[in-house]
Amino acid sequence: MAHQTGPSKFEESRAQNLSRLRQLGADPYGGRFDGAESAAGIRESFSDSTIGRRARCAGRIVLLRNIGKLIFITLRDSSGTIQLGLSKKVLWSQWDLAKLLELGDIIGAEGDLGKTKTGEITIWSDSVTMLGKALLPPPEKFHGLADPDLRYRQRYVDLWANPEVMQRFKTRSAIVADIRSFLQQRGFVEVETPMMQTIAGGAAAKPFITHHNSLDMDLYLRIAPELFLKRLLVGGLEKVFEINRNFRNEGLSRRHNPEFTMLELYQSCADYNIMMALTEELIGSLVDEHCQSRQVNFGELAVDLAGPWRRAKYAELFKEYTGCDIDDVAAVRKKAAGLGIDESAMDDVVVVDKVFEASVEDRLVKPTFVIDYPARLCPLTKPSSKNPKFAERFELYIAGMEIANAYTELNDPAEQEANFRTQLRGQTETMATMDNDFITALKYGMPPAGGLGIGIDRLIMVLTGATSIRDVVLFPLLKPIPPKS
RNA sequence: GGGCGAUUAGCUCAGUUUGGUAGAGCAGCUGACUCUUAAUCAGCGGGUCACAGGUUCGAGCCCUGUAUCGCCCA
Repeated sequence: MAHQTGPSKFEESRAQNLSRLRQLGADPYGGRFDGAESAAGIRESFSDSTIGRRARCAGRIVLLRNIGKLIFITLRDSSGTIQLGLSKKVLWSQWDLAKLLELGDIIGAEGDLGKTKTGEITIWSDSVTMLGKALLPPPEKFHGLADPDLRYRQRYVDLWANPEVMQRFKTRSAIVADIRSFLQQRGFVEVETPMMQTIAGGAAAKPFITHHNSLDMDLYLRIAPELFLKRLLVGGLEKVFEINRNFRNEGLSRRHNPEFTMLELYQSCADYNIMMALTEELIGSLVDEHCQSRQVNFGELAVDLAGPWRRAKYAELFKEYTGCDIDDVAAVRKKAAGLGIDESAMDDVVVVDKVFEASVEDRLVKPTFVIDYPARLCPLTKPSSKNPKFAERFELYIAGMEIANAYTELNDPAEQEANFRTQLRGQTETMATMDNDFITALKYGMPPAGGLGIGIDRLIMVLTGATSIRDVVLFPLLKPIPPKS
């Protein structure tokens, strides 16, 4: 692992070229450069009839071949690459500058569009503009930047050194835009609720604590926006959503980044069945738009996203994968012990959930709606009217990962208050913290509603085939490099 | 938090088995070249082998610890 910003020997040579550029009267750091077309656009629009037209583009030099009095440059912008041909004969007035161009430099160029003898679409440049001098050498041109540590720490290099990285983040942006559009078309209103909260509620997770100086008060970074979005249902917003960051003070893993992006939406007078249909329609439309087919690859897994997706009861899946009946306490506890779970200090239902996590979740590769959770695990969910032991909740699993979580929202303030007071033994995090103002809100009357949360990062993982969350988060949290003594 | 693995030139990697003067490609420097496309050809330079200790006549290699990253588990 090299964590230097660059050895001086490379910088010396490039710094000399920088001052040579200035001696030639060129500004190494350029300025406004209007009218650039995208590299991909130039290539796509190319035809025999456009040969000879003017073309103008800007980007980074990623390959450079100096043949003597002819220089070929492969220029990369966010869309792709285009070749520049710099001929001494054509570019005679800027030839001294052309010879100073180096890998990594950002330049603009303009010239006649054409083809080389070997058929490569090329801008035969008669004008070159320095836009951003590179003082550090780029990574190896064939292998790119491969060290995962360096790729995450220096994403600004990764993005142009590894084009598939650029593509993945552009896809992420397009997917999030499509989600917004999908919801807005259905009448959902986008809102933003507090990231800093005095009570970290709405989920079972450990929060980050921060401090407000002038109020001399600790605040929590939110673990979920849920309780605020439901206040908005009380306020009369009937369809509401938020796409924003949540923060959970937990370990890091392939599937966990301490800050992650969550979609939460709430729809008045709906229930979890409506949320299930909405989820399948939304994700299905995203798959159709952004994946080659409904069959996607996820690491070693081939995942079939074709609908309709399986819907299976929690208790049935539990039986299917553990062989135990969910109500057979002795058998479940034995199973837990066999899995290395220290179940002695846990409530029965917590043991069940631990065993479920350990035995079932990984196995749910094809999209599966796990429905009807034990009610005691779901303090914010309305119990089933048919059997109050179960809550009207589902989680959607794809590729062994929890992608979505939804329920019919509990809107009975007395029941909600009682749930806040019930703390289960053996749960590492508080499942629900008492929030008196939220109870007050419910007492004013909240319509029944369906609520849905989708983990955007994990969804992007599935849709782009990234097996690590760090490949879909631009700047994942990394430990700082200790200073060298 | 635990286990395993990785860390060698700016980048990508050999070298570790069996301890004996630090290697290649790309990048860089010098030169040649007007149709290359990982350009090619000739020559040259480039290292605190992650860090700190230990064993040894001698350590990139063996041992211990630390750091960061990766994979698996919790």
